[in-house]
Amino acid sequence: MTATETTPAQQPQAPATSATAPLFAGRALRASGKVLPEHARSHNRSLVLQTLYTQGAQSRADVARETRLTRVTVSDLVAELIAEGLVVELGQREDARPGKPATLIDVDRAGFHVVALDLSEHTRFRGAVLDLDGGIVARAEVALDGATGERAVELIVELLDGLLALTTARVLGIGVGSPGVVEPNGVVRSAPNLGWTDLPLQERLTAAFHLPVHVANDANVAVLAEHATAPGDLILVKVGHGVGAGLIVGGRPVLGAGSAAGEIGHVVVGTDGGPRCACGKHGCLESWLAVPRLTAELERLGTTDAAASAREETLREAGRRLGIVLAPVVGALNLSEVVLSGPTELLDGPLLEAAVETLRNRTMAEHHRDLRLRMTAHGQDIVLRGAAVMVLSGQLGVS
Amino acid sequence: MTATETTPAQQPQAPATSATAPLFAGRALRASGKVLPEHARSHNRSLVLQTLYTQGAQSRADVARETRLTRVTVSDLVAELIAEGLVVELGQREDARPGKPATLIDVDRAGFHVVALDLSEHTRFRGAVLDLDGGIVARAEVALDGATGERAVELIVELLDGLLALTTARVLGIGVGSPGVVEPNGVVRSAPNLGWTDLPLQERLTAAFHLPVHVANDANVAVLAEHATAPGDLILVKVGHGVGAGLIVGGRPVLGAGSAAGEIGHVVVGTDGGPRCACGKHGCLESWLAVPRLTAELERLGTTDAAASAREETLREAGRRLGIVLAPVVGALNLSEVVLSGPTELLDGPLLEAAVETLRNRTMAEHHRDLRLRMTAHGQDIVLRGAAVMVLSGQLGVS
DNA sequence: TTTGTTCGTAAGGTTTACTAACAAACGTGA
DNA sequence: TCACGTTTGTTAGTAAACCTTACGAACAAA
Repeated sequence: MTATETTPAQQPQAPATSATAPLFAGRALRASGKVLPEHARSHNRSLVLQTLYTQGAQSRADVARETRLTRVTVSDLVAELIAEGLVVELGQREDARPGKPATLIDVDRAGFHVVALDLSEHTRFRGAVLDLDGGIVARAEVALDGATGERAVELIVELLDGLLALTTARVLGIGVGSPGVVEPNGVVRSAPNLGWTDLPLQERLTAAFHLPVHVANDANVAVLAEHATAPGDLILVKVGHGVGAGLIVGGRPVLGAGSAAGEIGHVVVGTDGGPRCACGKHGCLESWLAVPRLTAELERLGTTDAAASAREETLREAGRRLGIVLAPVVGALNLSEVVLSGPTELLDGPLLEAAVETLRNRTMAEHHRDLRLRMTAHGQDIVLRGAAVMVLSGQLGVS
Repeated sequence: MTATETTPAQQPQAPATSATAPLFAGRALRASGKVLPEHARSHNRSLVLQTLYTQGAQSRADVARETRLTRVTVSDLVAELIAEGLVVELGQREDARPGKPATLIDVDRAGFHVVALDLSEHTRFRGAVLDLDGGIVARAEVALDGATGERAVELIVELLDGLLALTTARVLGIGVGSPGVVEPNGVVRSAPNLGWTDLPLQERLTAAFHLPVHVANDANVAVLAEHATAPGDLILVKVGHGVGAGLIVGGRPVLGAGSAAGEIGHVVVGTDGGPRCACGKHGCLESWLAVPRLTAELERLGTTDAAASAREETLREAGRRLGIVLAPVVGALNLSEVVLSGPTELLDGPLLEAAVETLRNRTMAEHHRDLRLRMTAHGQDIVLRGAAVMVLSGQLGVS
């Protein structure tokens, strides 16, 4: 031990300290409550459902192999699920194999509908009936006409009445993507555009329709749709009248200490000022990137060929600003995927290209080789799809 | 339904789409493997240990009330823990209460030591023996003298030999905070300063000492210490020769897609250039904030009274740059706590003040009313403490 | 001394998922 | 054609886990 200097007791400048009380008194070791065998069963029940849902029709033995549960246990769980009507038998497997022919089972995909609402647009509330695979069965919408407060809630109830009338199967639940800050219990703490403050929307709708209701912020809902089709940590940036984001970190949605995660619209970009924002600050992300600002700017420049490069530069600049704000987030969380949602004609082109370039130039390339920045594949329906995922996850998945 | 427009089938521009394959085929519903009753028991076992650890000596009945398990179950679990030597009986409770006097039990705090290493300094490896409460029992260190690669590993082994000789109780495990990118399995993928690439440090040390070994990035380890004393989501920024960060989101450490979460040292700050960084870019956070750069700048300005305001401005500017980088992260994650670790004489003063101010000016105040930015209370020992937490959590906690 | 309280343990029951064994149903090959 | 192997799904029994119920021990207060 030539190079080692041990200082067991005597060391003047850095004495050995002894804590009197437990130093790590916080939640270093996370206590998440007791677990009973019945909780284990409900977990395994969900596991079977998930396997069927994601992998499609298959035999009990297939599920057993996939989940590593035994055939006996799977049979038992499936019997329970069939009794509840969540799973159905589809008859015998067609293909010719040795051994007893398998009885195919699957989630009763035709037996359930989900109702989803997107409250994030400024002029209307959109809604849809979806099947369990995320396919949109029917749509409905209602014009806002400036309605706020209680009148807006009434419109939601009317819209849901109409949608529920369009369902042709049992309704698994109602999912709502709302603007503003929404607490985990479905209370809209603050949605300025709708004039809502501490509105218990989930409770209200549950009381009105006697169905499971899930309410969350629109961007936080949208990221669920994206995560459902592309697993892995990601941030979804939703560009509309405002700019919001939803994050999945460690496989879980991020809510934040004040349920305000993803509220990046009013983060200031760069150190060179910028347009004045409605919030009073200069150079907020929204003041660069929000749709009204971009369309107004493009309109100002005109549609002539001569102004084409100026229009493109406007979009590139917005993209650069987005990249500047995202760089610290992508770096700190080591995200592998950034997804944009909003008007394709504005976002998908120079704006997206500039954002990628900026993001790469401002982070350490070595750590983000496989970083992808792309448009969502869900288009305008991303919030509706995400709301459906939220209901599916809440009603069928591991809570 | 006056204002509601339902469009069940006919809607030209936005037809009802029907997904052919399960749309949500990803991991929307997270499948985390089957759960057996024995897993439930090990969970409850940890729950009892956690309760004892955080709340101190108490009776079995106290633990039962706290955990909501029955006295019978707690007795059973405690018997198992006593047999394993993790828990000890301390005799009867002193105070006078009606009923049968309680037998106090507690984690065997005097019976275990943890060995921790901090490899993040440039000139030396530091190590310590800690008791279960995080108190430092003994210290040791070894000078690096420019050692890299295999020689650096040898120094670690020598240091651990010395530390293990100083332990006077059973050793629960070894925790190591290493610079660079460390994968979850304890492989150091890249640590340029030490010349390490894909070094299986955890495996090497386990083989050498036959003890549980946990290895993680130094900043990611440090944030564990902070989280242990202050629950809630937080980011810890560690300022030293470089700048790194560790994050706790949703109560869990963030690792990132490439295990490189927290690597914010080379994120570019602002839109006005900045000092040239070793990585080639201009205006990286490190080029503003790293200790060598700050001390060099302060030295250049001199120690005269006349230069006092210039020195302060240097620190304020560094603080502002930190605030600029943190604003999008704090906004996106809605963090309530930012903690700084590093030389107090540099960080705790104008730098920290400027960072708070900048952070507040660049985010939406409404969402961050209770945002706190402060120095760590762990001082220089934060990585050692965090490494101990990592071992405690891994060996005693819910995995 | 009596009464009520609290602690820890013992006994028995329920739930859970496991292993072992088996019948049914099918292809394969002699 | 028929024995054989394979696969499926079920039945029966076992081990583990936590529960409820009950009880003796030990104490304070009346």
